[in-house]
Amino acid sequence: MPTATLAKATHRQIRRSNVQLVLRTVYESAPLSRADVARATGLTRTTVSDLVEGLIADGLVVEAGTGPSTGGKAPILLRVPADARQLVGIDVDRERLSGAVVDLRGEVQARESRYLHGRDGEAALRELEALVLTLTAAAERPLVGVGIGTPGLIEQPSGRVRWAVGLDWHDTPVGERLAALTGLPTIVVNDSQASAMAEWAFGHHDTSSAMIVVKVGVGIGAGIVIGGRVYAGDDSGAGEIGHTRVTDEDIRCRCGGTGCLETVASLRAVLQRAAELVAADPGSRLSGRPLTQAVLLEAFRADDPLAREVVLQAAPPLGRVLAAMIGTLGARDIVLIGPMTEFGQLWLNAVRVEARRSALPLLMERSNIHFGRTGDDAVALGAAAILMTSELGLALVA
Amino acid sequence: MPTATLAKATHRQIRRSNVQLVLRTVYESAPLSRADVARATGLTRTTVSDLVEGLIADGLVVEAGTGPSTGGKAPILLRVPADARQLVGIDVDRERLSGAVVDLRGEVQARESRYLHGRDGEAALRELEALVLTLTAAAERPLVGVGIGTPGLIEQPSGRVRWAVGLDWHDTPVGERLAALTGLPTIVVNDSQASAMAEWAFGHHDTSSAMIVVKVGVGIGAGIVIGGRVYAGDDSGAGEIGHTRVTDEDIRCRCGGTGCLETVASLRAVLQRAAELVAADPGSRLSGRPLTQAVLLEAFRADDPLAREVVLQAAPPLGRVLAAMIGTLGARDIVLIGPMTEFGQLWLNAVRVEARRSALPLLMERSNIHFGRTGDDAVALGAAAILMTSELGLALVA
DNA sequence: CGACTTTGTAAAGGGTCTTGACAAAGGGCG
DNA sequence: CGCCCTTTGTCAAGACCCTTTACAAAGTCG
Repeated sequence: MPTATLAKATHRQIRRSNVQLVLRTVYESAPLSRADVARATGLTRTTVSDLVEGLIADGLVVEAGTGPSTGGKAPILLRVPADARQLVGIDVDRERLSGAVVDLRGEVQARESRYLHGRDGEAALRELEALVLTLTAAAERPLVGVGIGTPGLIEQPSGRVRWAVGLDWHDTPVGERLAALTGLPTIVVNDSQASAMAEWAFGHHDTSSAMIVVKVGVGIGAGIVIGGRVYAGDDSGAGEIGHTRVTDEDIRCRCGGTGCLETVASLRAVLQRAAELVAADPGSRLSGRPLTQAVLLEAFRADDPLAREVVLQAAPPLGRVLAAMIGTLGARDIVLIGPMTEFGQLWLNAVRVEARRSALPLLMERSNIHFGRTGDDAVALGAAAILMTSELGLALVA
Repeated sequence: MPTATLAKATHRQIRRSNVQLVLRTVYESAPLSRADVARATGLTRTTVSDLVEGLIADGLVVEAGTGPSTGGKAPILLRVPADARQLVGIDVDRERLSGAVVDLRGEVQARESRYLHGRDGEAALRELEALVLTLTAAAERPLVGVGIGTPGLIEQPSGRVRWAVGLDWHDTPVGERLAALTGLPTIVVNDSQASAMAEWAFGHHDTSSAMIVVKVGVGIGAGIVIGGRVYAGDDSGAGEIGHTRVTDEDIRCRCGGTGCLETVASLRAVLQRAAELVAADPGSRLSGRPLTQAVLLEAFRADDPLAREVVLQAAPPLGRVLAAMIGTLGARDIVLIGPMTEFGQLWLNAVRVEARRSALPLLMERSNIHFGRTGDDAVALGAAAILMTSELGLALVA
């Protein structure tokens, strides 16, 4: 029988909810007065005063001078100091663990990283623990907690990594281990989800609708943000689009299947295909040197026909899968990130064209496929943003 | 800047939330005592007594004898009478409007329908109004409201139909019109969403995870239920998968595009393709008579090679799109409904096989593609179920 | 300067859940 | 059967939190 457990409602929850509401209002619209907050939230001035008192005691809100009078007593302006709290966000990559201490506006206060040098399993987890300890020690303000973005499928809310192939983590209790180590609230999320949240929070996109963030690099994965929250799906399985079959050609994929999106649209696929063509055509300007993305990119920008063909051939399958996602989710905003985006407008246009002819025109009209606007820290920042939403009820915004 | 409006929390909301919690507990687990409810919800016996008093006054809960003692005073058992309320659910189809009065368990108490005979636009809306009036008059218990399932994109929560091509509704205020007519709470939802909700509520599937219900008939559309609620997406655009491009063949679609899923996997496509092949092969047993689904189905069941080929050719593209949906949403449960399901296990297996090799093995392992288990009233019942969730906070269950 | 407006706070009030107590109603055992 | 124990359901008092009402403080405007 269908059941959905609902918790009882209690006074404490009213209070917590309203505290969060006030905090969020001040955070998002500062500076503003208690009376402003009351008007914005519908709460009474009395209640707002009471709630603000508590927030001031916690240091999450401060009084910052007075504003101009509008015909009466001048308002006392409130704001949330960016350094009222700090958060630790970490990007777990197969090569490197990179983390940061950030403030409540996502400004990086400290940075630290460690190379894994091939270590995986327990050794990698130990390295992660060491990095977390370093960063929590580096924090100069009370910490909200620790947010980890890692590849793999993750069990929520425990933060147990069910499977992360490159790290050789199988049913590894990353969340529990780190929480026990630091005693702080800890969340572990998929790196695609963290990237998606980073775009939502810092990308200055339209945040009113569902957003799909697709990372196209060595692999291809997506994160989905709906209403400011990451949609993870059952067992964090949402967004696993890299192994959607898109072609009947018999191209083997590392997942065991054939014809996966990754085998034709990823950076790995593009480089491989380019290498094949170069081998078949010794006269190419690309001959002779090892074919890295930098080399291919240079040729692509220099109008090299082979580079052009290879890169632009990789675009349509991606466009088609994006169209399927738009149809499935009814989303408006698609954000592309990852190394492949370096191929720029030409590649993007090829993706767009195929997407446009691959979905219901009525849906595509209002859709937007464009590049992301966050940088290298995206995963760490996104993990911190997710943590902030879950702990403080604040949607971290730039 | 990202904002997500949150309402203030107040005493009334606590009350409403807890009333719903108690009602739901009794509804789902009846018969049980006030003390049982207290244990199940975490509320105190005192509070439960108080809340139950109100529910009894409303007729939503009744005392039904006493249960066995477990060493103390015998408990007074509570339950929700199925006929405490009734709901009107209506299936708006291009051919026919069919509606029903159902009780709180989804049992049909009265049925009524009207053929449209080609009427559309305002005339169709008038017919719908007449049907709603007939059904509300037929109700013998207090009505919760009216739920409408209709094709088209629908604006929420107004219930304005932005576009329903077969009915020639453009920006038609169906919800407002019916609400004004009856004075009852009224919801208008997409028919795919209603079907999906019906499967969730009455299909006896696993309801713990996300469920995707795909209707394959003349057209192809999907509804998504997550956590007992329909996910509509921006502008109800979620589940519009019929016009996802799946083939490079230049098959024109009524949507204006080419190679849409509908052009190869729908019932319309199958019949058309069969007709073409029959025309090219006058010796076929299918020659001579008009090619309806019934005719094709008979041939298919009789192992006719042409029928087999045509039907089974239509399966793989659907399987591939299902795989893309599973990857996007991380869903476990896919339910297939609609006329094409009459082609049975052979067709289903062909769909499954292609889906399996078209998504990440790890995702497909736990996925389940199977047939729906609801009947002709699915849309009307589903619309009623959605209404019940939104009005009473009850997840209608069989 | 005085009337009016706006802000922020204080005291009283009201709704809702919880605590503590108890009567009612049953079983178990001498 | 009678007593004690358990369980149920209810009542009264209390605690929590928002709202109402009132008011002092601090500003503008004429």
